Amino acid sequence: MAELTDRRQKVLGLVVRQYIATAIPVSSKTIVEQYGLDVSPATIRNEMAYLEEQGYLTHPYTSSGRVPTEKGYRYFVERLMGEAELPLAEQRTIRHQFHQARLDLEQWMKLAATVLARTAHNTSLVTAPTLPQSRLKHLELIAAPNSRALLVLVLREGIVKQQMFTPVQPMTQEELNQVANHLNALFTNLSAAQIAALSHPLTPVEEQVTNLVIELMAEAEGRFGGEIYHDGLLHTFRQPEFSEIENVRQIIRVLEEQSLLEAILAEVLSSSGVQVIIGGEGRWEELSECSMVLAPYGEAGRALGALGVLGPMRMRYGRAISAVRYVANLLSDLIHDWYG
Amino acid sequence: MAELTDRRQKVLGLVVRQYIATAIPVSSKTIVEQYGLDVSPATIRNEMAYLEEQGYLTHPYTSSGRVPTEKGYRYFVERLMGEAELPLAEQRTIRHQFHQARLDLEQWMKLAATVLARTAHNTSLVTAPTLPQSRLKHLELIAAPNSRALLVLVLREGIVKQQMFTPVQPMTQEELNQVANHLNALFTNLSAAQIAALSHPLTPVEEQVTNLVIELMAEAEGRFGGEIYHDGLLHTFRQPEFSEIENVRQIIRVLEEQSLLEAILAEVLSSSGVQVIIGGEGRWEELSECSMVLAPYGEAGRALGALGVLGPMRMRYGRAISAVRYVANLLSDLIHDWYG
DNA sequence: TTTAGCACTCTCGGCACCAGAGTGCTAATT
DNA sequence: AATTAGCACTCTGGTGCCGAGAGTGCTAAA
Repeated sequence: MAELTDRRQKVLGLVVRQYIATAIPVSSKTIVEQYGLDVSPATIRNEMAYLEEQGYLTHPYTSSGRVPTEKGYRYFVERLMGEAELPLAEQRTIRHQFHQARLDLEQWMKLAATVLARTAHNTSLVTAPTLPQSRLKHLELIAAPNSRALLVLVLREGIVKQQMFTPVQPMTQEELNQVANHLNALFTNLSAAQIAALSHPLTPVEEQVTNLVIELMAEAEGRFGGEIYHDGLLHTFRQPEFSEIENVRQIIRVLEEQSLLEAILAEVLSSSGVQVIIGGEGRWEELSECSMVLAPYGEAGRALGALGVLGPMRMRYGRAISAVRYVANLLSDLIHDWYG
Repeated sequence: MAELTDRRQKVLGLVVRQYIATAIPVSSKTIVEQYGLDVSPATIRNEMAYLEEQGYLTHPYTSSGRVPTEKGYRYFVERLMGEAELPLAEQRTIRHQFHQARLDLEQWMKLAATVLARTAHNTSLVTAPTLPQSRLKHLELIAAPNSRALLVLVLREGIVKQQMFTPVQPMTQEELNQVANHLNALFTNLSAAQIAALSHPLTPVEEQVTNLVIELMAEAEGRFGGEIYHDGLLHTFRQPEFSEIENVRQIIRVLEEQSLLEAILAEVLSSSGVQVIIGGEGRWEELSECSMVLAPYGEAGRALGALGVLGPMRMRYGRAISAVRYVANLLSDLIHDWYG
């Protein structure tokens, strides 16, 4: 990205800000009037023409105001915007909400989605954190009706998993207790891989339970528990770019199919800090009308998730970025504290 | 609803079917041509005029074809449609999917949402079943980092609840075990209300855990666990009535705010069998463009939830009704089996 | 380098026009 | 009494035209 003179930077910044605020292509006249510049519209026109030539702005048609291109937004975000923090009052409100919530990862994620959506006035996305490795703390077997049994798994990370199953042979609660005791003695503090590697003589039922344990632990470790929480679709759809229903369908498709989102969010995990994806970055056709502001949260070696904001390219990046950063940090702190 | 002559019924039925299929107001000519009737368009016009006078049809404007009114759809659903079952092949596929899924209520609900959406080509809604009363089977306390503890609750209904908390005084795992043993001895097989009514001398920590237990059990009993699963928004939004974005926003609002849906679904619980709500029935302004096909599932005394389909009024009611009925019955069977 | 001036372009709302699709009504037919 | 042919009438939707307005690009002057 070549250098721009101070004035060109200023003009670009003003065009972007103005367009983000109004969704109307901005004219040279608006710029000088709104921001009280000491030059004539013609001068601004010349600068705009240059910026257009360099690819920072476009024309919807021969003669209407200018609109930022993806490159224009990018330049704005990286060089002109200036990083601001969320207002302290808002920070306090948010922090308060989290501390009032229960000590429960799922609650936190839902709350994060709500808070992000409301703060950034857009659609929020939150994935569950994934564990690189989990260790079994304790398992329990409980007899259930219809000669079934319930396996409850407590992992060291404070995660509880449950699974109903039908034992290969009917078992009383007494017998189940024996199985549980035996397996606890063998498995406590081991990871799924270690449990799988173990070779001990096991009864058929023990064998069955072991396989279930491995499966459930692998699931906890695997990539996102599947679900991606989101909230605030309504904010986004109120924006004028979504009076074109095709855009609405596009977003809904992305949200319902999940696979694309999973891929994008997985990429975010491998970086650190807030990332801004503008207009699909040319890589994701389906999101060519949208921007995303994303960040990982959690701790690299422990539990790592991603969250962010999805909205039209004409997004208030400053607000979105500070909101995403603040919530990501907050969640990271909570998780850090959680794991002790 | 007054009686209609055979021919008027037939005309009404054909208009509804045709309009549902094409979304185009249907003309007298279309009716005679498409369905090879032995009368002239003028005759049909007379019948249509009568049906309009009685409130079964309308005119978008002076001279376009007819469109069914809510009353028209209602008559169609109740008298003309005829009840069909889901094709056997489809039934088999669905049953197969459920039996292949894991023995897990949450999985079932998500699967029900997916299946319903795909089968009825519309948005599906599924609530978790609520318990009228639950009884504690077993509780467990596990020491966690940062002088926290994890409470795991297993209910007789095979439901597991977990909750991290900070004991009022630091506890070792040994001490936690004692608390757990003590409380298990007191509480096993009791309901939340009974536990609350119990008066035994308890240590402060025991007191704290007891309150948590009551809270968590009350939550399990309460109205829906909050979340309403949905799927297939994309199907619905592909319908031409949703090229008007206001309608899209309407639906998104209803889905994100939940409260309206909760109210409607709660009402469904108190009835039995499939219910059809057309155009909001005049009671729910926000859904005036939509219809819902809903049914309760589960067992009245045990666990009761609701599921259904949401779509435009111009919906294939036959398919929706048979899909909803089939899935509701299937889930009911699974739950019956689950509780033994 | 800036800017005044002006021609040019394109949108947008309004208006008229026309073809087409349907209806409602009347009068004739069965 | 029911049906239907015929016809006038209505309304939509597309097209083309017009004029006002908003902006631009370019040129020439400051």
